[in-house]
Order: sequence, then structure tokens, then C-alpha cells
Amino acid sequence: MAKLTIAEENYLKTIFLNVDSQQEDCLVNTNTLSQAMNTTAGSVTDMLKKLSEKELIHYIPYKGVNLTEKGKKMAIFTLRKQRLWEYFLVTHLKFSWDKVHEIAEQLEHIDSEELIEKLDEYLNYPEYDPHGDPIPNAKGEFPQRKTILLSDFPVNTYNKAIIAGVLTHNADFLKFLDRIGIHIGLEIQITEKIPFEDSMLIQWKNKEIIINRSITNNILVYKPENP
Amino acid sequence: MAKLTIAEENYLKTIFLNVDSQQEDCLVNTNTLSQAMNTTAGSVTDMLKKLSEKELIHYIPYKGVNLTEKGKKMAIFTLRKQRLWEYFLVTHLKFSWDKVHEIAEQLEHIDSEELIEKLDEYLNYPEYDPHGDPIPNAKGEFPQRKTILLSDFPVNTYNKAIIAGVLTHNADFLKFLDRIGIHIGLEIQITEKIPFEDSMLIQWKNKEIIINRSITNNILVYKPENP
DNA sequence: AAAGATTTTTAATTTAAATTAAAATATTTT
DNA sequence: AAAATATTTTAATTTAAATTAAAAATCTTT
Repeated sequence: MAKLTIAEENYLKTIFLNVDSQQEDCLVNTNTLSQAMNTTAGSVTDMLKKLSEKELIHYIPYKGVNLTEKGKKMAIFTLRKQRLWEYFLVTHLKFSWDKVHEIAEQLEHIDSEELIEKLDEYLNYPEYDPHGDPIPNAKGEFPQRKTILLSDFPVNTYNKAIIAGVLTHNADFLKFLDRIGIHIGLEIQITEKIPFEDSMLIQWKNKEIIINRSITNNILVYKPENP
Repeated sequence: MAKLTIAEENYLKTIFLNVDSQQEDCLVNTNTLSQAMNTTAGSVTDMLKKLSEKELIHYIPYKGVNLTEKGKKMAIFTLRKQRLWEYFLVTHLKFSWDKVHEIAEQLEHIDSEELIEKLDEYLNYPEYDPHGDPIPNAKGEFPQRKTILLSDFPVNTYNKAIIAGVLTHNADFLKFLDRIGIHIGLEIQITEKIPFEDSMLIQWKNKEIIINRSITNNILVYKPENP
């Protein structure tokens, strides 16, 4: 695998995360990247030219970018590193899930495939990181799981769900979830949808709370195996 | 603690390692540093000016450098990080001691005190790394132990020694030690000194070998508690 | 103590990445 | 479809670090 600079790895990762979710040949535009990476459009254009030179992206000026197969491979490997480190930090070093982001951002750029494969083995090949994000395996394959947004959960047809992950890693949001007791793996019951702010009434054990769309739009869930 | 660049941390660490062993107000010179760091004298001078600006070193042009208290603190913290990571790589991820150097060189620059303190706790506060180098604690204090070079061991007065550490981390040297079965903690018996190449006859269990000065000059030993 | 050798510093360049402001191109609105 | 607005690119600077070659200082030798 060719060696990339830290900035290059970060760009590829960000492009991957902004293109993946959407349709086939969708392009990410310059501004989206400059915002996601907290930099300016000018800096982004500069870097896009370099990445295009190296055949890591398909770049159409004024239109946007896409990853090449090579670029996608690198982006997925960076994600793999990031998520394995996050898993290690939370499960072994006892970091809280709202604090691991910055540290994993640094650790993910350590350049050693052997390190990552040994770390993966040591951690016993986890499939999901502490935020519920899938960890690609050494071949770059993601584990499959059908999840939906809590906000899209069909209350009428069914009403039990298990928390699978979160869409934002914003520290305040994560601390808020800690505070109310929501964590990955928790089984909740969705009792009612309330029009005001698209709120939902959810409950588990002896708890019953109302959360609005700013919460439900950021939580992924799946249906339990045995209803 | 003020934040340093990777290059700055490396310079401080190298100065520390080249000044520490010798007398009180010894100075390291530019050329020593350029060789130790695989760079040119010109680059070193540039960096020395910056470090001096930041009051991390005492720099006397044409004479050499020394660390200030502040610089020493930073250098020791960098060593702490490097050695804790080496310990982790060998004891937990099962790396061999000849392979950890490059990776630890990268890991030591991850910027998070909390990470290091949690790692230290997780590792159960080890005092020596896999090469036998002392790991400073969170206060910057080194464990104390009286070791001597195997080549200086007084064969006549006493003849048992325990391997404490190695002075070079050269991979071929370490693999050689693996090959002949010498490892940290091994108790050996020093049977004889032989003038040719300052060789020594050493033995343990059913093994008996002769090693010359290029080996004995790079091995640290100490005397067993109960002779 | 002067000549020659070695070491150090200075100064001019190079590279990767970021920033800013101006110019060019798209998109949206009327 | 032209005008107004958004976005994107270009070009000129900035910063950290490294390199190279020339100039300056120091050390060694006689």
C-alpha cells in the first residue's frame, strides 16, 4: 500500500464518509469537504488536485469528487484503523465514548499494517466500534446489519428496538445519552410518536422519556431477533 | 505542558539521551545530533535556534547544547511515552523486541497525557521496557537500579549476573541475542575472560558460549540479590 | 601562533499544507 | 435569458522542516 500523508488520509476518509451513504455515482463537492474538515475551499481544491494526480480520486472541477478503487481502499483502511483504536480505547483503557475521537484521529495515522492486524487479533476481531460504526475487516469488508434511524422507526407495526449506533460523535450529544442512560445494545420500547418536534416516547425498565428529532435523527436501531 | 511538534520532541529526546549519561554541565554538539538524527548539521542548527527561542535548551553557538529544566521535562515525557508503548507492543500485541522501535517512534508523538496515564495504569505501571530501559513515572522519576556493562563485570570477585538490558536497539543485534537465547532476566554465569577481542565465556543451564566485546559492550547486567 | 582541517552557521531553496483575496464558473431568481 | 447569488478555482503568501553549498568560527598540528 502506497504511503500517504496524514492530510491525504483525512481527505480520503472524509470523501468516503460523504459519498458512501448516497447513490452510485454521487459526487462530493468542495464546500462540503471544506466544512467537514474545518478548512477553506481553496485548501480543498489544492489537495483535490494532488489526490487526482495520484489517481486516488476522480475529480471534475466545479462538479465534485469521487473515490477511485485505490482511493476507496485507502479510505477504508483508515476507517479500520480509527475504529479499532476507538474500540481499544473504550474497552481496554476505559475511555468514555465521548472522549476517544481526538485520540483516535491521531492513532489512525500510525503507519504499520502489522500493528493493525495484531491489534485486531488482540481485540478479538470486533465488528462494531463504541459508537456502533462497523469496522471493516483486513480485506476491507464491512459487517452487514440492517439498521434504521430511530426517527424512521414504524411505531405502528412494531415497537421494540435495540440501539445500534449514533450518527454524530459530538461530545455533548454523547454525554447527554450517558446521562439519560441510552447506550449501544439497549433494548427500548417505542410507545408513541408525538407531532411536536417529531418527538417519540420511549421506555425501558422503569424509565420513560420523550426525545425529539434532534436526538432520534442521530440514533440508529435495529429490530430484536426474537420479538 | 506546551505542545511541541514531532521534530521538536525528537530533538529534545535525542539531546537528553546524549547528555544524560555524562557529567554535569556537558554539552552535546551539532554534529553528534546530526548523526544521531540522520540529518545535516545545517538542519540541526536551525532547530536549535527554535528550541532556544522557546527556552527548551541552553544553546551556545559553536559550543553545543544542554536541556533547560523545561526541556528536560518534555524529553523525559517523550521517553516515557516511547517506552510504555514498546512495553505494550511486546507484552500485549506480541511483537518481537527487534520490531517495536519504528512503531513506538510514531506512537510516542500521540498527543494526550490522559492516554499515557491510562495506558500506564492498564499495563500496571511497568518499570522497564522490553530492552531493559527504565520507564520514568508520571512525575518524571526513573526507577533506580545499579547495572554495569557485561564487559566490565569483575569475573574474579563474583561470577553470577542477571541480564538487565541492551544498549543498542539494532535489529540484527537483537535477533542475534534471540538466536543464542539471551533475554532480559536471564541469569548467567561468567566463567572466564579471554584476551582475544575481550571475549567472555558465559554459561547457563546446559549452554556455554563465547561472546566478544561487540556483544558484551552492549549488554547491561546486575548482580543477583541472593548470591 | 599561523596553516590546515574540521565543525558550525548562514543563506538560499524545496516541499507539504494552509490561508486569503481575487477571478472564474455555476446556479438560482426574476 | 439576464442578473444576482453561490461556489469553486487560481494565485500569491505563510509556516515548519529539510537540504545544500558557501562563509565563518574553532580546533589541531606543527
